[in-house]
Amino acid sequence: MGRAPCCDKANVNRGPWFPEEDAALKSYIEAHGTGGNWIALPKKAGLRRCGKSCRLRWLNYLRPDIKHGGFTEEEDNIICTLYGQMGSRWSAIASQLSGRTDNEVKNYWNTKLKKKLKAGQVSLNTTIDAVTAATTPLLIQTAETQNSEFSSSQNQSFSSSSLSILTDSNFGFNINPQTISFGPVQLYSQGFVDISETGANSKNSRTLSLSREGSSISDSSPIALESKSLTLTEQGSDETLMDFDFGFHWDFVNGLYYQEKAGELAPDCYPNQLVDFTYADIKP
DNA sequence: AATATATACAACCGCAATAAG
DNA sequence: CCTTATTGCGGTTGTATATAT
Repeated sequence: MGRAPCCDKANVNRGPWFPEEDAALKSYIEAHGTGGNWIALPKKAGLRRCGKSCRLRWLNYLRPDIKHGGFTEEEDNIICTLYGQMGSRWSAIASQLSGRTDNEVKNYWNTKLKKKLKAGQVSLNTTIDAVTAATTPLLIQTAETQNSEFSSSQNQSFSSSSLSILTDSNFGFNINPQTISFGPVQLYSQGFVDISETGANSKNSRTLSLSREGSSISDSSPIALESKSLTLTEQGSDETLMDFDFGFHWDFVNGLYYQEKAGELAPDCYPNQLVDFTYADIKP
């Protein structure tokens, strides 16, 4: 017993849209609107397409005023910053960019922007400013020091009272008991690793560790990655966490962004420890 | 030139949220 | 309320094109 199909797959076109189909959908919607019912629309418009397919085609491609390609530096920065704040909520991110669809932002992030970040081609000044502005101490407390691994323009120091929460945000961060630093790309030149490319993913529970040199991964503590979770299981020195590709859901301007099961979030969060994010699910 | 591999992105799928009855 | 239909979303896949071998 599977799920009931949303349409009759046998009598419906699939795959790329033909120009005639585009024209039919566009002219129908321009003349009659969507009628508030996508499922019924293809029949009325004389299209042999699934309603969902029509909706997607209209929203992502045919709808007026949508842009394609040519992301600006400013858009890059907005996407990176918002991803840092809310993770992969593509629809919410896209809503902050005029003329961009969630699908396009998602594709752009996955295929290009992530790489640009790693190559240091995207400025994250906005994000770093946001970190500096954090006022609510949340999960990590740390002494205020600077991390010499970062260029002077991006060095930041945090007092425990000014530090909010880390976000992984796909650009990496560095933790040790004394310092905490954000920086997108410098870490890569230090020989740190990108865990997202080791095969860890959000579906398979993995236990990983970083060597003291922070340059290799093996299958033991102290860092455990589980489904959308991150636990630093051992207090130690110079643990470096990078790019888990999970997009932790924290807003480091306002502290905890939102949290569905507050009671389950790390009741015993001590200095130098990251908490288990497993239950820190989000709600708008 | 032929084949393999990588990239880009449109489109699909199924789940969850929401609306309608 | 409960049930069912529809919509919206994000992860993933499929395919055309570009690039490498």
